[in-house]
Amino acid sequence: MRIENIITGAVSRFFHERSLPEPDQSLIQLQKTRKEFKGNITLVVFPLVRLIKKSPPETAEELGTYLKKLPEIKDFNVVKGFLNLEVESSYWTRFIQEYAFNPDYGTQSRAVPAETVLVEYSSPNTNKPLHLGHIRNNLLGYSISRILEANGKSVKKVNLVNDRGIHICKTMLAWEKWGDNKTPAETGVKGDHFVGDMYVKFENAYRKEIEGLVSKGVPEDQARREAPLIREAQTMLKKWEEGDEQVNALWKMMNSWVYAGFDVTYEKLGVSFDKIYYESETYHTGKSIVEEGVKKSVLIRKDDGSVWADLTHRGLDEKLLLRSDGTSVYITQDLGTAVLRQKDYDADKMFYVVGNEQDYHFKVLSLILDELGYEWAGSLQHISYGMVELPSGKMKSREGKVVDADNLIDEMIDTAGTLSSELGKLEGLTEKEKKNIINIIGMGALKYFILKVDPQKNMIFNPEESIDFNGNTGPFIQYTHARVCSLLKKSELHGIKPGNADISDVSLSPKEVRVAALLHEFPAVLEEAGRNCSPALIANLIYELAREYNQFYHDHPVIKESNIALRDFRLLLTMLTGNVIKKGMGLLGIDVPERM
RNA sequence: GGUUCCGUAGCUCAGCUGGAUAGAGCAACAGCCUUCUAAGCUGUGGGUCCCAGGUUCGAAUCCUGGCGGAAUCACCA
Repeated sequence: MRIENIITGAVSRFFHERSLPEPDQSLIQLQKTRKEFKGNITLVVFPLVRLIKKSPPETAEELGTYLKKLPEIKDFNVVKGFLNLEVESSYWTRFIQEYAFNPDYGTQSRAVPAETVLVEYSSPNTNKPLHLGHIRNNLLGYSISRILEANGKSVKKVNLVNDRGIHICKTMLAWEKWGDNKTPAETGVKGDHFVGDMYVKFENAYRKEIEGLVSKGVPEDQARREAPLIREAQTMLKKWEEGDEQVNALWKMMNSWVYAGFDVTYEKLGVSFDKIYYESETYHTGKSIVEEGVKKSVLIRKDDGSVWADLTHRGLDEKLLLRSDGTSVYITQDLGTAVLRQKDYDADKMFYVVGNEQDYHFKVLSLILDELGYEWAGSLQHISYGMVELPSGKMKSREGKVVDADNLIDEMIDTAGTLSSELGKLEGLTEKEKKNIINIIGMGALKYFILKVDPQKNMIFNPEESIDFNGNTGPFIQYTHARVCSLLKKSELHGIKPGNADISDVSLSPKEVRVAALLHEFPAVLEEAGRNCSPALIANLIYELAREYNQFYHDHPVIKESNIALRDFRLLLTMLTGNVIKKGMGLLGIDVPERM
């Protein structure tokens, strides 16, 4: 039994035996003992004093005396209303022994039948390459999927590609006008960047047209609407919706370039999907759902032909679902996608990893689904995350103020390579092995940097200062793992096989206990990370573990320890630390090398 | 203007459903490699937890009101 449960149970018994009112579970508050005090687990007695009607120190003293009778409790001390408990070394050694050889320690095996959850993430537009903001989205989506799996869910990762609309037509038009019939293959430019360049060309030319009109005295918003280029793009969009063959062929060709580019970036990021949905396919479903809603009088068609959902009785406004010309808007497609997915997977929950700029959108989306009578409308959950900002403020693609995903990835790997050779860490390895490890380190630095931040918060990325490789970073944790591996390999060379000696009697140093206690926390943190959809919780725990382990490593010999039982315990502690680092980092989508 | 989110060290961030003297990393300075990987370890300095009230034995945490920042409220996506 876990120590928390042992203590909680004993506290209840304490009250029961004295015929006092038994405390509610929420009143028995356990927390980690702060470093400056002796002990491992602290019982906060303030909430209990009312039941026992004694002062906090008296209560703590009496409880301490009682709990000390437990075989798991070695000693206690009281500081004001805090009862600090020292857990017996044997509890920790038994715990370490039980899990040291289990690489899946902490994870839940999948229940039967497992709850099926859908996680949508990535959701790119096909008119420009991915940037730093998308990286956060992809890393969060992938990691959350892994975390939910580790909590026993059956997870389906899905992507929704925004492959239609006016912005796509802009790139097509630009290519027709200024693309010289070139392809990415001919120019050697990655497909998504190639198409993104076309988008920029369009926007620049369009802006010049607007400026020209404004200088002739046309009001700006009118100029925006009437510039010849935007007119042409709109004509093209209409042709596309009508199924014009030539436009369709161009659309398919340019999208295929983009997808080839995305695939490379996804591969580098190490993310993947079980299914990809395309808005060009799902918006039909969206439209017919809306038409049905009109028939059922859940939705309103106004005189000009536009269709609306009236959400005023829900405290929101009216929301447009179809334009007066019958074309669909963004939310229409999302309605269709949701219905299709529910049909495909019959999921218990549908998560959407989408930036917090769309908080309102998702509130409206599930309300409308509810209005339309889908009983699963409540199963949609928006996993909202904050924006990535530059020191100068928000990224703005129009001003070229973006951090390109591919560039950033390459730079991180370059830096990892330079650092590795400066430190002379990878000598004696083949080029292929070196490349692999450098790749793991560079990506680890990038991924950890982003995932360690609470998803809900906006975060700032400074390209000048770039990403560290020391301190609270991915490479620091990876390094700790490499150390662990090196140690275990050496012990094997010495013919040491831990697990045979009786380690139940070894007494542990405070540092050893602290490492063990962090390992002990892992399952609960994983569970909480799943509940909150927060990879950051795991990142924080793994970092703390690596830090404590490095301190332990610094002042405790392991292989060289002459006391066999103690040596074996330290090796088992090392093994479990390695397992948890590897498992935890894996949940963040980060690989750990065996040497670096 | 309405709504939502955020505000903690010079910088980037932790701080769980209220608990002890608010913690890490970076940056700065000073130490530790003949010994299991120095991408490590140790030490020093650095704080009005935006402000003001309230609830409580106890508030960075909860409530109210300000201030500051961001997002959103489109026949954009």
